[in-house]
Amino acid sequence: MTKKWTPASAADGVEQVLKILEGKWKLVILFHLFGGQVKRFSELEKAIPAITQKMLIQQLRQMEADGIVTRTIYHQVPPKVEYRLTDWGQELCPALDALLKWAENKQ
Amino acid sequence: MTKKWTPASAADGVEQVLKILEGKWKLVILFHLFGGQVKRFSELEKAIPAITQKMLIQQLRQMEADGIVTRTIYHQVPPKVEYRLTDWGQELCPALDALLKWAENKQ
DNA sequence: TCAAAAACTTACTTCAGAGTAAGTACCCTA
DNA sequence: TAGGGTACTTACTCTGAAGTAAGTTTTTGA
Repeated sequence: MTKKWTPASAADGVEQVLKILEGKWKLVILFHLFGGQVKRFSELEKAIPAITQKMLIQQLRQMEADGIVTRTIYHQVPPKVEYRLTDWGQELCPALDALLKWAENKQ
Repeated sequence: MTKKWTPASAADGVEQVLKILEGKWKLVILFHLFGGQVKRFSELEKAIPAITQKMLIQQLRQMEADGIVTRTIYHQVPPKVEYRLTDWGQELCPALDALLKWAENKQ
């Protein structure tokens, strides 16, 4: 059974999703982790040269709180922390693809 | 043929789409126009009580510039202006649906 | 002649998200 | 005992999107 949407409630639902994607750097991070990739903090830093440490952490923490990213800490010296997508996070891929396809279709 | 995406270029592509959706009121407006609906400025005002005239115009103008909304002026007094989605704008519906479905799937 | 209706404009203020730059904790090794 | 590597924190400033509130244009009808 499909939900009944009003313009307001549908807009609200999509807005919740956009909030998850909306940080300045979340999409780049996301696309670096798609396909089951696992990356250290420092690897993401190198992969996204323009990002600052503050921003990288901030975005990762929000993505973790939103349930699309997982954080794994290894208690070593120097420390090691790995980031990967949750299953749910991975499933964003086809949805974002739909947006890309739409954009390509501009008449 | 499918494009070759790097993390950066794919993120960039999606970002372009998000910019089209990202204004504070664009999604609500969009969902009020989906399905071929045609609305006057004043009808949108009434349908979205919290919006101000300034914001409504601003968002509509941006959506027009982005090519998802069409503006039709009737030279009457008092004036009449109608807004509707372009074909391309209509096609956003399934893509946004994919996002809604994804959101419902949260484990 | 003056109000009324619709669709805007304009000037000003507010605030959250982003950037800058520096500092912290931990332990190992030379 | 000093420096190096990794993963963060913190304090501050800056900017642009959004909100507020009032004004503008046009012609018709009382």
